Amino acid sequence: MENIGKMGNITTNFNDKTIKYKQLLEDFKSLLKINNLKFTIQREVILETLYNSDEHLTPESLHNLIQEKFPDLKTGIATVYRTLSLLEESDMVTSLSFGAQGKKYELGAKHHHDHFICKVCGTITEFVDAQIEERQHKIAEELGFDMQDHSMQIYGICKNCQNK
Amino acid sequence: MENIGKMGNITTNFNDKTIKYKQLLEDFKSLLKINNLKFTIQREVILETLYNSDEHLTPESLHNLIQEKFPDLKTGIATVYRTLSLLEESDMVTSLSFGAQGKKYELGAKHHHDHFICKVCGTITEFVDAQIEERQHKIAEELGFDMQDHSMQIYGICKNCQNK
DNA sequence: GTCGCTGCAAAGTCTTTGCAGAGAG
DNA sequence: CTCTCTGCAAAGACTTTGCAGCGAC
Repeated sequence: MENIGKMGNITTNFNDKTIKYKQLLEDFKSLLKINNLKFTIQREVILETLYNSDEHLTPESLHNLIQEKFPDLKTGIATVYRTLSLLEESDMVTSLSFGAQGKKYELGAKHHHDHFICKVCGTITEFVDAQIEERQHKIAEELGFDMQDHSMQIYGICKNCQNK
Repeated sequence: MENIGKMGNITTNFNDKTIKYKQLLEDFKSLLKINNLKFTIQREVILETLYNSDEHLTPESLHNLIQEKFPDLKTGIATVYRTLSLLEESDMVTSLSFGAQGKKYELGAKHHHDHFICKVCGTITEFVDAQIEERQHKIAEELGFDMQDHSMQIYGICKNCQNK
């Protein structure tokens, strides 16, 4: 996938992964160990597939990807759901929902960004805006809050769907 | 699991409704007439209940509210779903999700609002920041996105809890 | 009176759960 | 070995749909 680069001072399409898979995997293993859970091939495959996808995946699309890439594993959809819940509880992935369609997941640790969500086609476009980031910190400061994290979604209709 | 609506300690910086109900109702009636649809008591009650709620409502909670307030009507949940879809298609309401399961609806004509959520005590403070609003519109414009709504949450620890 | 609307219940979707065998530690 | 995990299928939760009578216009 090509890097679109910069549009104004909005950065889109990050392809540089800020977190290496190996480290992510280690984090996952630690998490499992701490909670007395087991490291299984299915869990690894789910993490890896999430990592290698640049899209926000539904449980179903993730399951399909895994079946394509690891046809011998016969990973069940139930395991995908169970693992995604586990990862979400541990803040390793975040989920977004919107419109008529279901929930979509992404690795939270990859990089920080905000989302544009098209209510028609469900496409999620990522962006980062330095001004907004900065302003958020300022607001938190003004209100005396210790800001730890944030999540922002903008809902609307994407260029493509407007033309239909 | 953000039960945003169910917490009693919400601080809000604006309580004035920017759109009068009467006007909203007229808009709704026009919409119906244009599309050869009928204005029914159920549809009015749904609009009114949405208007009078300051929360994002799920179809179920909206249905419950209506049953409480208009017990004689026996409005069916199916009608609530159907009316919400109608209103959403017509851009009179928008649906969002704060991450918990289920879709939540609110009147789109009301104001935008952002949230600061304290991870310790669960207090939710709503705020609006003109700079962020403006910046969001600019970003949407640059990306060719028809922005309809947004939702932003900042997570952290509030002043009170920091002092403990 | 016509034709859309409504409530009900049944049918779809999407997600979770129970279970018995498989497998990690 | 022990105890968790997994796939499967069944159950649950949430939405949509079909239908026959009701009601807005």
